[in-house]
Amino acid sequence: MRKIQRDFYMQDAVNTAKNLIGKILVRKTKEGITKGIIVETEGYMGETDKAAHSYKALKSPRTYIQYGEGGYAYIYLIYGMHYCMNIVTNKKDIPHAVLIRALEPIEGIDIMKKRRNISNLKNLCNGPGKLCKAMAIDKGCYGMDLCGEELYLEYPDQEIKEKDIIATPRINIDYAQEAKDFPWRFVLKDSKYLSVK
DNA sequence: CGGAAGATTTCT
DNA sequence: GAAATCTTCCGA
Repeated sequence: MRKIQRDFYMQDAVNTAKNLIGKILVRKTKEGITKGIIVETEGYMGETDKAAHSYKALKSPRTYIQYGEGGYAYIYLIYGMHYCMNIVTNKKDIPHAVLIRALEPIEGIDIMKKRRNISNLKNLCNGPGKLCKAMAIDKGCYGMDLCGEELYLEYPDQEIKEKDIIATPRINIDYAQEAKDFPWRFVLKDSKYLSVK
């Protein structure tokens, strides 16, 4: 299995979001290894995107990592109770990021079920907060190098076909005005593991 | 320094 | 449909 290299992340967030569909997210912890196929992503285009945390070049301790080069993990706490995982993309000083919204679990499923305290496979990773809990991703993973060993992505045995990737408007960003209609969410066609809505 | 809102999940 | 719950941002 081939690990995805740094240059994969060095382009804009929308293209990377599309390319990430069908790739495999790998997370290693003391408890064991967990893997999932990425079936849903959203691209956030930094300074030109009203829905992005980094809109208008807004720098803060939270968004700081987005200003580095691509291939790092951007983790943040939302609504005081859930973590979301993003992958930073593009070159230094361009704060693009891709939100991972849903996974199809393929390895370490017992570990994920235990962490989530449920048994229904479809509900294990079908949402940003859910998949983070299932894969033990929290603020300790903030800024982690995705070319490292604990948290990284790899290519699947079979590449996803272009026609099986669907673009749709993004989710839960009604506050972003005109940006909320941009088709920057990508999903794997007919996947049973998408976040609903 | 205080208030308000959020890239969500879960239960009623 | 609403609560849970806390970090971050913005205005005073």
